[in-house]
Amino acid sequence: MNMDLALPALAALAHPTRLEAFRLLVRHEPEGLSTGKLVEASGLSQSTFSTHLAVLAKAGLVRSEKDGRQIIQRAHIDTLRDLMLFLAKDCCQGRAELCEPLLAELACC
Amino acid sequence: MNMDLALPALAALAHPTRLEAFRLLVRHEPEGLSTGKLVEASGLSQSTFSTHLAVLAKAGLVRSEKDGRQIIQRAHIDTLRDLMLFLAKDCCQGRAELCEPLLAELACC
DNA sequence: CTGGTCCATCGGATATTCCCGATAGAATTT
DNA sequence: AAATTCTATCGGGAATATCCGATGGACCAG
Repeated sequence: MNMDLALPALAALAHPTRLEAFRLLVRHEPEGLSTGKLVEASGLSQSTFSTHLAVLAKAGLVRSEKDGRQIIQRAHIDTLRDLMLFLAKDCCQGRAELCEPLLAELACC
Repeated sequence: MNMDLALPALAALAHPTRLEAFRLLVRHEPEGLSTGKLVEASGLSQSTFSTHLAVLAKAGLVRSEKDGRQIIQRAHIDTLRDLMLFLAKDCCQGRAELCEPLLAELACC
């Protein structure tokens, strides 16, 4: 992960519709959800949501897979993990104490 | 952290100038950097960068403190940590196995 | 108090994002 | 083959973001 990958990922998540959709997909791992279900959940028009989905896909946050007539969307957790590591790495670099609280709270897993 | 706090933080970081500035400030914790030094590093005009800095501040990612004629900017790591926890929480919720790789790599701290 | 430095904000031009309806392609159903 | 379902893309209008120079307030030095 570097700036060129992190920026599209951040921009993709920096929109209420896309952030909500991505979180919904994360919660539906690993089965995923069809595009239609996502459109329905968004409350937006089909075309508008399709554009949002393309932004998430281009950022590597969502992967799609054909299933007959539908397309199943799935969150690509690796990209999220890489993004978080990218953001956290600056802290760790010189000053581990900055990341300790983060690590402690993530211990919920 | 919730959507209303996460969205401005994500949007603030989703710009090359702001992301670079924030990362620079993180690396300069806990002393911080003056606004002037940040402007210089950005290569943009003073007014333009000032606007970017205001976006970071409004998102809670940067705190400022007067020091004579200058203003010292500092990264507010708590907000970054909360943002990352907000994004990670969805994974942890039902499926801890999704977060394990993230936790493992963060063990660098 | 005068001049200089540091920074935020305003005004305005350009570029980008966001939304929708309409259209079109791909796949199943009848 | 025809009709239906599912999704991506196009065209265009409205809103927002981004950039800069200019202006002004706060602060310090002389």
